[in-house]
Amino acid sequence: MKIYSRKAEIIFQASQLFKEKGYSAVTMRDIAQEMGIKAASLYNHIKSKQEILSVLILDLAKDFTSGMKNIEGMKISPLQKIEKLIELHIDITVNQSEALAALNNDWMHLEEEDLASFIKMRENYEEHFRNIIKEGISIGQIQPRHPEVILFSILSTLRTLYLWYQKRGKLDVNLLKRDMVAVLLRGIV
Amino acid sequence: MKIYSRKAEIIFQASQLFKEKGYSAVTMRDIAQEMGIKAASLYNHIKSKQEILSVLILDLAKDFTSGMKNIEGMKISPLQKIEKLIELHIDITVNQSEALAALNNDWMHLEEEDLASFIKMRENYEEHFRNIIKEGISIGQIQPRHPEVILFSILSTLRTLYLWYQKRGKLDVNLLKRDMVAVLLRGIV
DNA sequence: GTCTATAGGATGATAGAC
DNA sequence: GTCTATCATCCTATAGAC
Repeated sequence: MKIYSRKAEIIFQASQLFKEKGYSAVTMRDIAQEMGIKAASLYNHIKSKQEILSVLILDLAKDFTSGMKNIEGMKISPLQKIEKLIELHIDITVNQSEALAALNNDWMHLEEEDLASFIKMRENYEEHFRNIIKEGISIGQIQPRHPEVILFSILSTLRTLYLWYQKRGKLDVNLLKRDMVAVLLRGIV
Repeated sequence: MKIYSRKAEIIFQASQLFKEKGYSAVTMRDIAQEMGIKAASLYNHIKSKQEILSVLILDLAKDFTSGMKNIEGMKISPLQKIEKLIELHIDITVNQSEALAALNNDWMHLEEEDLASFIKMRENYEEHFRNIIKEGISIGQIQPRHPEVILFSILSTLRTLYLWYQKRGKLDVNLLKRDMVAVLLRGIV
């Protein structure tokens, strides 16, 4: 990834550390060391440690929100929408796995309006996903299981994909999409 | 849950806080406040903050290890073993969701031998799970997809079940087992 | 844009009284 | 078994020199 500003570089380095140890266990000194400067110098580019977390999580949450809006507007079946959503998650995992780790594990360390804003976006995302599943069930395209179990099962796999993709990084993305869609939608039996 | 010693009570209260904010963000003063005592008093019962994390994670890891060993010894098909494993995870989620959160999110904060011991147990568990999947594929009981994708898909759902079960806690455990097995094994289509 | 110096407070843990 | 007092260290962040 090309980094255009010193601020972006700091946020990128911080995200790598957050992914490894979590937001609370990473200090400004850790981040500074990764940048090759002193901790105090970071504050010429960012306002606070909190700001790093905010940018990482909220920017990514907006990507998911706009991705969902985009897919919902398509003239395709519920099942095809779910396929598109799986692909959306895989693309984001491949390109932004560090930010994804922060979004998954450190969102509770956001403060005030940022926290409220994130929770709202997440609830909204899940609500739209749930509705697509329900519609699929109602037209007989999806098995009549508890919609919540289906939603959770798919989302939990997609949300933690970043943990796994780094280890098996060699796997081709298109192959991954195909097999992941197959396993999540058609099962393994 | 009945708590038999002051030490166990401390570990239990700590686990609740770790689940909410993560190990690094929880202070000894936080734990003490939950117990209604001062931080210094905790040290009459435990050696260190690290000890709490060790007990939580390693005890639970041993439960998974012995559960796997137990299931592997059964004279049933690979698919039936996977069903048993899903049920094992659900039972542990229902009874020990706080320790499960620590195991999932804070294992990297273990130190020295504890960390090495945990990683070894986790690798061993995954290896056994992977072999069951491979055996199922080889006898044609499981679809011939990438075993790693199947393993990851099932495990990621089961590992994060604790995040979801608390919200939908009213759901009957046996109903959950039935629907979860169906969704994970037979898919949704 | 980076540095040194430091403020101001939190942190894990210990010592010793009760 | 709990307390108060405290240590030594670490933390985020600021001020001001270069």
